[in-house]
Amino acid sequence: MRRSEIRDHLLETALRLFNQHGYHATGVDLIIAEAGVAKTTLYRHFETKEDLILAALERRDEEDRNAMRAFVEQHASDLVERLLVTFDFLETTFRDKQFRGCIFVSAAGEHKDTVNAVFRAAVMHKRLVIAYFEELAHAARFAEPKRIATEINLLHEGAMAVAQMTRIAEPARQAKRMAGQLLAAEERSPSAPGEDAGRRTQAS
Amino acid sequence: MRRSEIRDHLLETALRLFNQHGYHATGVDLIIAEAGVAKTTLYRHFETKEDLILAALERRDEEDRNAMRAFVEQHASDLVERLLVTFDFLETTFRDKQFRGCIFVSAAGEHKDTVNAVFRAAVMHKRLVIAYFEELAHAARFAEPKRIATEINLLHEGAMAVAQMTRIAEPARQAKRMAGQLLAAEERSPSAPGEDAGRRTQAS
DNA sequence: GCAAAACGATACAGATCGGTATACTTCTTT
DNA sequence: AAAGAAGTATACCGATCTGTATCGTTTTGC
Repeated sequence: MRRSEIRDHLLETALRLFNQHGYHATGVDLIIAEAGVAKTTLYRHFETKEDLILAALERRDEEDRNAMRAFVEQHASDLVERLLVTFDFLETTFRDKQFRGCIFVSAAGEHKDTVNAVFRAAVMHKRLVIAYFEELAHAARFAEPKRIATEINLLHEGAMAVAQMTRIAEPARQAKRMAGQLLAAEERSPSAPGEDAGRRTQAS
Repeated sequence: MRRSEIRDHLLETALRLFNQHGYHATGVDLIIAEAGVAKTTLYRHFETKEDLILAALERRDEEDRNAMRAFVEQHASDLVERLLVTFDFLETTFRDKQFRGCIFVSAAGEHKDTVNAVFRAAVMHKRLVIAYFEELAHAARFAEPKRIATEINLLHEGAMAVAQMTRIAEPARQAKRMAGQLLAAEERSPSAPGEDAGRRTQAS
């Protein structure tokens, strides 16, 4: 393994173990054993365990949001559908046998103090996800994209919490149906000519 | 303090600390220090720390569901409103300065294995909450009370997850508005004469 | 090719973990 | 009032925690 790969390998190993057992329950001894590196190596790349957690969350934050963007682009139909397709992405994450709940919610749940760096990193991820939803809602010409974004986010969070307990993918589909029904009643400004060609007719 | 009160006092102290710091981060030494009892006393009442966690969750499960039932009874208007009033109850819990997220979700997040006793206790709580929602949905004569119950629950979970991060009460109101909009579109069987007198007219 | 940096392996420090043992005191019950 | 149960206080157990020190080996960059 090349030197530059070790840091990535450590982050991936740590993320897998944090997801599997949680943050406090995952000791650095287990991480280095699973990663196959010496303890000195870990502490050369990360000052403390908290630094490792923060780096892991940052990495996963980018991965997750990039994956969702890519999924939406690939499955994009009309602009309203894009918001609903995010629930299909959610469903794919639930179908992963390794899914054990949102790692950012778990991170905030194990580091409950609002001034804690891990808690703030989790909050930052959620803010960026909501910003993406707002971007989609704005593109779909909803009258109140900020409100729409937080509603979609609330449904995402609900689906993840339910799926964490039940370990089934159905909550993603249920949340999608609920979102579809709510969005159908929302006001949208008229689309410009040639844009948003395939959108469904809204009862406005 | 009378003998019989010690167990209750221990459970209350443990619940407070679990809510404040999480389960793994709360050691038994801290619990006994805060409760002001000797270690021997704790281990006379509970065989292990896990037993203490399980007893604390059971206690909180009953407390929470009884409190919700009482709140709904007290604020009951018509039968549909009862489902929406559960979100007002949720809002009161969010307004508590000590709110740091649902302790059952946190418990499941720190004990992610589905065969773990703590995980199962958390799941059991959620099942009982959903059963209560179904009871309300059935009384309100919704055509599909089971589906309605899981939808209400998904909105509750979403609101709790968002409130855990933002530490504001608004998600409860937002979830209530979403629930109201969804329920307004649901089919209900006609009410028997004299029953459900104050219900709003539905567009059925 | 050589110096510097990074690596692995191991041992260890100091704190904390859950849980037990012991000895003495206080309460409760009959 | 006596006895047994339950309380306090303290010391301790072995395991595990995060993090550091040491030292010999390998890899990298110039």
